[in-house]
Amino acid sequence: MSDQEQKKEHNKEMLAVQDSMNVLYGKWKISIICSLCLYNKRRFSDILNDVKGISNKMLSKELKELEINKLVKRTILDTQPITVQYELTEHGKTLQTIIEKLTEWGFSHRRKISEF
Amino acid sequence: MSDQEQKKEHNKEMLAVQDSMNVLYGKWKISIICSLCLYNKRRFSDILNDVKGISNKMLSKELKELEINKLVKRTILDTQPITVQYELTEHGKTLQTIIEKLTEWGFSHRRKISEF
DNA sequence: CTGTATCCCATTCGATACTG
DNA sequence: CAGTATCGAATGGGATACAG
Repeated sequence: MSDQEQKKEHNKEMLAVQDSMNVLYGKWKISIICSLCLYNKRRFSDILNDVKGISNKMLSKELKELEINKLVKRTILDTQPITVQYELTEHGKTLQTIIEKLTEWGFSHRRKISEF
Repeated sequence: MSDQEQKKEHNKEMLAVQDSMNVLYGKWKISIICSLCLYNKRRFSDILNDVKGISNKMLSKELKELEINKLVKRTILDTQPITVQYELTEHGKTLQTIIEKLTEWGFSHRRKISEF
C-alpha cells in the first residue's frame, strides 16, 4: 500500500472513532450503558443508583440521547405508580465488548496510577 | 453467588468503567489517542490535522491531561524551528484494543443509522 | 416513581490574535 | 512550529422544587 493509500485508510479510521465518540461521549453515557449491560433490564431509579453522582436531570437527558441513537429501548410498565424500564437494543448490545474492555482497563489503570 | 455478592461485583465493575471514563471522556481524547495509535509518533500539528475540528487550544489542553495520566509521552526535538513529538506510553498502548473496537463500532453504527 | 422546570455556577470549546 | 492569552457563547451539571 502506498503512503497515500495508507493515509486515506487512517483518515477513515479516525472518522469512525470520532463517529463513535459523538454518540458515546460525555461523563455518563458509557456508565449508563454499563448498568444496562450488567442488569439487562433496569428502571430509571435503579440506574440513578448505579451511576454514582449522576443527577436525575442528566440521566433523563442522556437516556433520551441514547434512545434517539437507537441504543436504548424505553418501556412504560403499567404499574401503580408507573415504572419505566430501560434496556439495550440489539444495536446497543454490540457495545458490550467495548464495555468489557473498558472495565478491564479501568482496573488496570487504577493499579497503574496507584504505583506513584 | 448470592444476589448480594452479585450486586457488589456489579458495583465494582461500574466503578471501574467510571474510572476509565474519568480519564477518557471529553470530545477529543479518544481521537487523539487513535491518531497516536495509527501513526506511533506524531507532531502537534499532525495531530491537529488528524483530529477533525479540534482547536489548538483544546489539543494542547487534552495532551496535557493525557500526559498527567501517563498515557502520552512528550518529547521536544532539537530542530529549527523546534518540533514536539507525542507518542503513547506503554500504559497508553494498552488502550489499543479499545480503540480498535471503537473503530469497528463506529463503522457499524454509521451503517445502522443510515438505515433510516 | 419518573420525570420536567428553574436557577445558577463551572467548564467546555471555538475564534482570533499573539509569542518564542 | 508549538503553543498561550483572551473573549464570549454554549453546554454541562448540581440543587431544589414541582407535576403526572
